[in-house]
Amino acid sequence: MLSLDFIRANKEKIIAAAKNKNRKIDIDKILLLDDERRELIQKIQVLREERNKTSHGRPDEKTIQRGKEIKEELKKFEESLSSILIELDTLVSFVPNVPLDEVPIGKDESGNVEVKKWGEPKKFDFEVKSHLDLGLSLDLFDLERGSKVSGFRGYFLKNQAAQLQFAILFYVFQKLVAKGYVPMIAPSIVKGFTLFGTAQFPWGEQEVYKLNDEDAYLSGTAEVPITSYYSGEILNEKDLPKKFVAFSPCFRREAGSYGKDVKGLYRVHEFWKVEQVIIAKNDIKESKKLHEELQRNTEEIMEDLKIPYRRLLMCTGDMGEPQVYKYDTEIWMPYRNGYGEIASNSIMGDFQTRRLKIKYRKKDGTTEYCYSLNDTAIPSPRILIAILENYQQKDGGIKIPEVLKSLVGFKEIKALA
RNA sequence: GGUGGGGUGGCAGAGCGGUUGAAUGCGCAGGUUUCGAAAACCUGUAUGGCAGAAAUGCUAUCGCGAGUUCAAAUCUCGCCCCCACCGCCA
Repeated sequence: MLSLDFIRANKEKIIAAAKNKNRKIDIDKILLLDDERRELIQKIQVLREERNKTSHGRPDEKTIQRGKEIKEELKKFEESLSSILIELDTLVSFVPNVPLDEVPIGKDESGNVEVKKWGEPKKFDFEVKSHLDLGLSLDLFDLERGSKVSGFRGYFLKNQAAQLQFAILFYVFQKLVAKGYVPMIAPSIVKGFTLFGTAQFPWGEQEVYKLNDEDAYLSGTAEVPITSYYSGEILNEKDLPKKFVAFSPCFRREAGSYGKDVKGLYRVHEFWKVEQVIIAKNDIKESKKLHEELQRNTEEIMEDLKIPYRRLLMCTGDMGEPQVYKYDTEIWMPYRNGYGEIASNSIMGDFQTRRLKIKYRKKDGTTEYCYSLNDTAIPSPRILIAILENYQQKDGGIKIPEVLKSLVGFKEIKALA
């Protein structure tokens, strides 16, 4: 959410940002409603002032009569104001955040810029199998019964894959805790305000599972509950930045992607994820540093696993509404002979914190909206695709990455006879 | 799910229709005092909005929403949350 002050002062910038993010907004309508809003507020204040002045003692007949008139007038103005506010809030809630100047302008993913590449894809002296083939032949997951029991994109992880998922998540969790991140296990059932607050809504409403008629939704990421953790609070500057590493199950409807990635575990309705979230000061320089730190954390994990990855700087058209700056991390997936998205690292500025009302008190006593950032640490089962495919052996077995061996308690998944 | 109690500022805790944005205490910040500190004393100490260059003024907010009234923290209704006990339960 951008402030009306900011919108008034930066009309052209916002128009350009929305265009570059492929979003339609009606700034003129917003400014018009804002004018009406301010005019009405002033009228209302004058009336309230008059009313309040007479409310301190026993009034005479005349004052009571005037009070009744004021009441009528106020009612009229207050009703128009509240309908204007509803309309205005709706329009403003759709205005996307303004990307930083250094973000490349582009229409879609083709405009993203590769800014880093790590590791050499391994040369296999045999025909590589897909994670799907590997998993099925090693009895690591069961998609047919997943589909039978859970529905489209349903899956069971079995045997060593089930162990591997716990292991990789725990490995990453512990790694970040050791770096000083506060460990959290977050709720996946969240109220609507958290989804609006983190700016999943209003854009992504068809992407989220809603539970019955309650104000209850299944969150697609721990970013939602963790960023909302301090909603409505004023933090102390000296306590910032707050860094969290959070685990949660994640649920996504994947509406509109019916034909996409239907095979295997790449795109599923529910998965587990360890997420990094930072609540920081209102300082873009500091946020850029923290953003690099988050990125390094993600990349170190890939390096620990010894799997090649690359870093993309996302262009305006592929970065999403609340972000001002965003990297995606993609990991090498041998079967597709290319990289697949594994993590997404964003600076949100004060876009989320304004919606969630998260501020901090500065040394001079004034308050300011925090900045928020988040980055995937590890998602599973998606990471299993990369592990299985990169660590596959000629005989159809899988070696276990060094750092995970002690956690799973075995060194390889042997090919079945 | 049932019964009872309760939600007021950073915390504790008054107020229960009319200068109450809110007593008092604690905490916190600044000052006086001191060689320094403690203590004591003094001053200040919520958030949003509108106007204003600013000083400042006005306005809203006592869990949330609606209502009664000239006037609501105070009365009425609905909702949410918290606490205690009972039941059920991974």
